[in-house]
Amino acid sequence: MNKDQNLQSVLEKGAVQVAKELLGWRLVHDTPRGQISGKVVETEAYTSVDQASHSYKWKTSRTSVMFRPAGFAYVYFTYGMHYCLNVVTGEDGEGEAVLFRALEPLEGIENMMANRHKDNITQLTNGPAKLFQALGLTKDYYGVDLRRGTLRLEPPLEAVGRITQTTRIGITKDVHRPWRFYVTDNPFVSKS
DNA sequence: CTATTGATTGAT
DNA sequence: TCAATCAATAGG
Repeated sequence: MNKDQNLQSVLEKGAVQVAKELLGWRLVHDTPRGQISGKVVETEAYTSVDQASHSYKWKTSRTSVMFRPAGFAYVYFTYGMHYCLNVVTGEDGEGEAVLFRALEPLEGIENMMANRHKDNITQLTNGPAKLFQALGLTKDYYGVDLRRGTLRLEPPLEAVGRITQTTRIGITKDVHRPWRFYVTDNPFVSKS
């Protein structure tokens, strides 16, 4: 196995580096209706020194899992109606995570369409709350181990193309930090 | 306790 | 451009 394909060694790096290296990995969800999976094509990094992060300055009941060891899922509810999925990174207690912002659908596309109530493939997973819904996830996935289990990360099937690094979307603090990464020209990257 | 905000989305 | 919709957080 390629050293870069060892999930544990990837996740234990700093969130910004992890955000970049997770591009091309696959999010796989085993559901009663079959396997749903997608290739990670867009991510953002959040750290405890970052004012845009939920872990900024201190730990709360909402963010407690962000201070656990790398590999756990941080699920949060926002805007009164949406859930988003992150993976905890860095060392135990750091309070870092990487937000999954977009996927390229691979398996279970019919299930994704049913979950999203959409039949346009480009509208299934091109946003953090969209991919959460498409994968059939719920708030109960808060704190699960993404290294093993029904929801997990699996190594890339092929080399990732060019990567674009830019500023993050949808935040109002620390907007200058270039902590968003996406696969250049991939049609499933969120635009907004 | 009350008020404001927000790592979004979809419709206008 | 803006409403939907509510938990977490800030403020009194």
